Amino acid sequence: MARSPASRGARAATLSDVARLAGVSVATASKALNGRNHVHAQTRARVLEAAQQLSFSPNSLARGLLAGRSGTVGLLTSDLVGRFSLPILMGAEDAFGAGQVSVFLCDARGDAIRERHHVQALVSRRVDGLIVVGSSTDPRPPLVEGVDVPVVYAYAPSEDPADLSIVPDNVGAGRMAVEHLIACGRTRIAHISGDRDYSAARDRVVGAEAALEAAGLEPVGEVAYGTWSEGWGRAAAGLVLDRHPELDAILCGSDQVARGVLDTLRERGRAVPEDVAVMGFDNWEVVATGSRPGLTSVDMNLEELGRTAARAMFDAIDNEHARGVQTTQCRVVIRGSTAPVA
Amino acid sequence: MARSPASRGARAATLSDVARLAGVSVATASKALNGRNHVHAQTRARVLEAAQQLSFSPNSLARGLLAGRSGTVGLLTSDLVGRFSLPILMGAEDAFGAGQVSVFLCDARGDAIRERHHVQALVSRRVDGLIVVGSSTDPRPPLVEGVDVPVVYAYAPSEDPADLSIVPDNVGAGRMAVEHLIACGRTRIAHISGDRDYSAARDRVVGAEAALEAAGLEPVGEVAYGTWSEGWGRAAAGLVLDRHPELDAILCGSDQVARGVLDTLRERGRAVPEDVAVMGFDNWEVVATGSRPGLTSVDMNLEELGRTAARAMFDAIDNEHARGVQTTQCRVVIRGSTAPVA
DNA sequence: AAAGCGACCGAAAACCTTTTCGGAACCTTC
DNA sequence: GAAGGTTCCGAAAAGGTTTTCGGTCGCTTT
Repeated sequence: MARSPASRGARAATLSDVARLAGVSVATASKALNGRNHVHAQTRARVLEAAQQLSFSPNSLARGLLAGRSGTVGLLTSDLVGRFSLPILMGAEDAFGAGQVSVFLCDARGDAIRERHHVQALVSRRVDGLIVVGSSTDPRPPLVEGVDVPVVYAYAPSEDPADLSIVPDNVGAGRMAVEHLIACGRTRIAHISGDRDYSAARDRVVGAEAALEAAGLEPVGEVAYGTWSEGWGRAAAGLVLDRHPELDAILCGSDQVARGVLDTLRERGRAVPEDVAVMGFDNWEVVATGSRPGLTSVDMNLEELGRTAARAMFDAIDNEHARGVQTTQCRVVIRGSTAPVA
Repeated sequence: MARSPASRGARAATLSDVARLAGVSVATASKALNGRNHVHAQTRARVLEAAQQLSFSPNSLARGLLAGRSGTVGLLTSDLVGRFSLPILMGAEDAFGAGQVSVFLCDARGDAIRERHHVQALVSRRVDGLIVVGSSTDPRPPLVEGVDVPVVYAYAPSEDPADLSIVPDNVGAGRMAVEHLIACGRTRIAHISGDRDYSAARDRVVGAEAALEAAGLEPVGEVAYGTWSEGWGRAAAGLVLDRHPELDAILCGSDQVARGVLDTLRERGRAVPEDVAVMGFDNWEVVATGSRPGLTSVDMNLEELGRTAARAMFDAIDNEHARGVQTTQCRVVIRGSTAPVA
């Protein structure tokens, strides 16, 4: 590591050092550096020069101690490895990082003990707020400890309706998907979903069925619940095609399921999108673009969700804050697997 | 948000509050809470009771100010969205989180300006160390600013050999892959790599060719460089099969490329693994397990890399620290796409 | 020339914890 | 009863910054 030439090993330059070098008091140095008035222009220049020379960097710990706020927030995920946390985290980091706020990242690994430990550490560090990111959209118990800072729950809502939670609009996503298929002229739409235990799967089904009903259409067969895997998509597509060969679209619970469905369709010689249109959810870039044809998918806008959570956090820090569950919009990303009927 | 019942709105309990409630001085309260001796057992109990009652949480800012170290480290990624940063970050967070260290996460989005800004902020927060995570294994310029804390570069090494860098052993990975194929009895091994501009691709090729030579085997055709995509895998597999129909194994530059190769092999009626064995790199779980058959792959052990970087950071914080580029081991994960010849 | 006023600067307190060192209280022993 | 030792507790300083308030200096006005 390269040590800065200015600092001779031991400790970083302090405001006193700057003041001494500039020949003023610490008070004046502070005012000069922070752009407060009542400082002569020439004096200010001397201070800035001295600070530059010592590569002075104000100690945020001392500043935070005095101000009573640290300028930091905690981001507590329960499952970082899952791919849903990451974009949320990016959005939040984006919104905070643009300001003066730094982000503590903690991953609880789905362990409640670990979570408590992390919360305790964050409280001790006097974070100004806390964003709790869940690993699925199913509700989770609120943080129990005496947390004295604003908390925003993202992705997974808190079970306590008095808390503020930001979640993706899965019902709306299901609706948008079906509306897109209908707009493509499809009328015989089957639905191969994911794991029934996930509210995300059920909510998307609710939205899809509502859109079908609104259009006066009947679903083709029952919704097939299974797992979130490609294997399930392959197997389920076989079953559905056997029973309902007349279908002209398959809505899939996730992009992975859709990949499996595409596999089976190709094996059976059903052309996509001419014969059958296919859609997925999540818009998982690498999965959706790697398939043949590219997969139309509903993007859950998770990065926007993260930004929204961060903004809600800002609001909660100074003003009094909102409560309840808020949803964020999704959007359809059209690729080759859906197209208007000829 | 639920406010703790103990804190009546305004500010968190301080050590003075605890001391007052326990009827002792702050000095004694501090000693009691930190388990120092020279405190009567009964007095200690009174203090602990008081702290509990006020849900006291020591102010890490004040503690850090006094101790001269904050107990935090910065994790600076250049591309969080890429899937390589995440496991490294998890490993590091794991290693740090187990101790008393909290982690600041910053994403520079590949922007040098943004990176400087984040470094400045981290220095101001008096982090005890810094891990810089790159987005590819190609060397990157070192942090220029007068950073007065230990820096460890992970994944992407620093261009300055005086810095400490931890990178995955791509050469070893290539070697291990070919050794596995040879152990399966394959002798006519083709190599479809990824983007030639990435040192990861070139290093893997180096290792693979070394292993072939060590076994007295000739490569089948030239190494095919292209992109890291499924599409490239599909196309390249077609070309290679046309020219070298005798091959009995294809080593692929990444799991995504391997997925494409598998596609083409199936279309051409070549059985995997009986006829042709296929391997990838990265062991990207969802890609490698979703394919038919499951994809044998070389895991780069990125989480371990993150942990190693964190440990190196610890060493650098107290002792004087190491320099140069260190590599971490990879490992072969065997699935259905490779098997001994019958 | 005295008074008044504005512009600029500095001393000191505050934030909260840890550590050092001196002092008080109590007990033992001669 | 005094000397000495042990055990426990408290005063105070340190760490770096910001803010408040009082003070100094020079200039203007009458």
